[in-house]
Amino acid sequence: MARDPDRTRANVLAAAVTEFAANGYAGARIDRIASRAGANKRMIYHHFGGKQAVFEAVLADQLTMASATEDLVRLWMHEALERGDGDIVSLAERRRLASDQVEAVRTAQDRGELPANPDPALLAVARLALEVFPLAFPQLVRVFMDERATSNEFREAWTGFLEDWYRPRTRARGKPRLRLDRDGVARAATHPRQPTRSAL
Amino acid sequence: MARDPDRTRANVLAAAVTEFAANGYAGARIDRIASRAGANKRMIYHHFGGKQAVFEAVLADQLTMASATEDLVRLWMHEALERGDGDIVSLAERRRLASDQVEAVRTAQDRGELPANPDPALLAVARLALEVFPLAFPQLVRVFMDERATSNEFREAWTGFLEDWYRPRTRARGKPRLRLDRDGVARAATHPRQPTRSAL
DNA sequence: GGTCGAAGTAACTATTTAGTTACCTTTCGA
DNA sequence: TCGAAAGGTAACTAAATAGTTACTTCGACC
Repeated sequence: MARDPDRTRANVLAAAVTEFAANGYAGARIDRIASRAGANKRMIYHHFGGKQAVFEAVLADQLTMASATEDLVRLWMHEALERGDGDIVSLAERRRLASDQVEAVRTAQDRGELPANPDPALLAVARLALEVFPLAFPQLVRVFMDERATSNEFREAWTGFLEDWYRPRTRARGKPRLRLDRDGVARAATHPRQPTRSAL
Repeated sequence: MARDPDRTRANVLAAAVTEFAANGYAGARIDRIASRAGANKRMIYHHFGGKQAVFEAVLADQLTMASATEDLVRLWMHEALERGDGDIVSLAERRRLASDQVEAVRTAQDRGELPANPDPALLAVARLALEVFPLAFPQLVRVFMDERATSNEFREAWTGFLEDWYRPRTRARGKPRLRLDRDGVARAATHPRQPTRSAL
């Protein structure tokens, strides 16, 4: 079969994503990555250098993805557990994605689709938190809900709850902007589209 | 030195909490647990049976703790990564703690300290999500904020943001309850105490 | 006070696993 | 076409590590 180093590299990377997402750094096995990639273990060292370097490459490759898949959330968890908040991979690119999201929140606020008061960055973090939590801690959801976090019932209830909760409320402090309830209610009835969320 | 099996067991358990919280299941080392506990490795097998059993004991011991420490959040993460939402340790006890929290949310809603509309269980989950997220994903906070999630600046901004956001708003759909802005503002000024939150 | 089971120790083993060595093969430019 | 560099393979090594074996010491109960 014809040689294709790029493809080998890509295969290894894809296999490594799965392996690290499933098992974390310590639990991941170079041999498993190799066999899943249909490659030789030696090639991993050839193309990447070592286990640590593969992990690094996986993080750099995945953490900037465009939507929060389950694998991505698991990688975030492993990243947090193994590296904390120091030495963040691909920081610049992730910052860019984050600021896009913050910007999206800001415009949604301007359009009255999200509460106007809070700092948009904090609001963006909160949205991410609420989006990610059931994926990250399904067992806690299950403790509360009698429902698996993956069930359609829960997902619908959760998104419904969030849509309600994201609805703009009247200004809570500072000089009150006099927008009456009725106003908010009217807007609420339109089911405002939420800005699409992307990951980082 | 006098023998004290209970103390040995307790020492091992305490050391195991630290070790598993820090390293996860795959990364944890029985030898490290033993030496940190000032015990012999053999004793771990004697008292617990094996690595898996120690992990189990750690989960059962810690997951029901009364407040969300960093170690506890890390254990939750490892629990989620390694066991998903099946086979939940100490489910009954954790359900009890969860329903306490839901109950607390419900009474806070009745007292007008939290939005009255949403399902209290979902609101409790949301509160937990918002509380846990910065501990669980400090790196994501840092991508958004230029601030470490552990910094006082962020913590203050975050709690302030949450207090604002938890404030009851007017009913968003259904027959609107006609409570005017001015009303909400007045209440907001009192800085309602949030029910203390406990972990599970 | 003796004895039996539980608590404890140290050294060992079998296995797993990251990383390497030695070798072969393909590709491609001169 | 020749040769060198990069792609690829299989078998090996050294270290780490969960779990065990064989043994000693303590202490509770009769």
